[in-house]
Amino acid sequence: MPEGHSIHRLARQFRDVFAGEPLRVSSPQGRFADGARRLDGATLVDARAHGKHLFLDFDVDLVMRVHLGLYGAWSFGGDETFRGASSIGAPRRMGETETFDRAATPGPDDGGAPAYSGPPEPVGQVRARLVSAHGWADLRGPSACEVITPGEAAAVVARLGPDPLVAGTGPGEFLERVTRRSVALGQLLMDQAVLSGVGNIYRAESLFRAGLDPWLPGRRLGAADGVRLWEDLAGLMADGVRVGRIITTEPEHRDAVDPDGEPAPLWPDNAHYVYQRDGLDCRVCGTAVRVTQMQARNLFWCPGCQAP
DNA sequence: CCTTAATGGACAT
DNA sequence: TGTCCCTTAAGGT
Repeated sequence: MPEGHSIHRLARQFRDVFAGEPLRVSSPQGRFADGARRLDGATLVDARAHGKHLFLDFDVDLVMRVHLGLYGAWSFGGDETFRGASSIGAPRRMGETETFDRAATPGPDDGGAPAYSGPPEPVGQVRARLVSAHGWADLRGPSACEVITPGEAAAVVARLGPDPLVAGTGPGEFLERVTRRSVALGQLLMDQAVLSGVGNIYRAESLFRAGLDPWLPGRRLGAADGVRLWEDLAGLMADGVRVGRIITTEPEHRDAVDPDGEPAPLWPDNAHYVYQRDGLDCRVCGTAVRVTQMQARNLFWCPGCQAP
């Protein structure tokens, strides 16, 4: 699934294109029918993210909570006020992609393209559909999609660890939660009760950039290293929100040319240090990057740069 | 065309 | 540790 940066982009998108308007809410697939009925006709007042959870606040004192899980995705379309609308989420082998639904959004340059006349027939299993006067959003394949009270939403946030993308959040709480555990740092970074929003790519890349051994017990992480790790993650994830992709390499570590001698593009092959680079030479020390399972997920690391 | 793995996580066993 | 969620794209036939 998209990591935390994508969910923050989604929250921004919902604020930009739906907030302040009454929405028709439905569930073409049927599995969100009850929830849709409770929200239908209500006005979206805010959209926010904490880690990988998206919260849509409606003026009827109800909140729609969505977690995309491994392969959930939102797609958008609409009229000219939806310019920049995109599809965010879903598993993408080479990383997150965002595609603009041009067919549904004719612009001034599109000549005779038909004007926006409402959302298309639902394609596939559309769990939830939100429609305003200007556009629509379809949700497919989420692991969670429910209507809850503001109090219940607050309880969800309360049991999550700090999110580096939430303004005003510092490393203190993160350090506290990491250093009282003896399990591996690589496991703790993926634990949403320790830190919110980090997934498998940010885990691997941030540990590499910090030169930290993924098997280091949390309680053995020094305060200075912990603060550096947090600050680096905060920067990487903020970049992710801005760019829409996870890019963690520094320019001096990227390949100038690809195997065919052509100038190598940044995306996708030059974007990461270790993620999905097992068997390739480390960009920094030349040691072969390795992969192993940690908590049923692939963990990529460089034995040279991240030695115990 | 079919198979498989993928940026999660809740829940059952 | 296994199952679901039931999408998507890469990679192999």
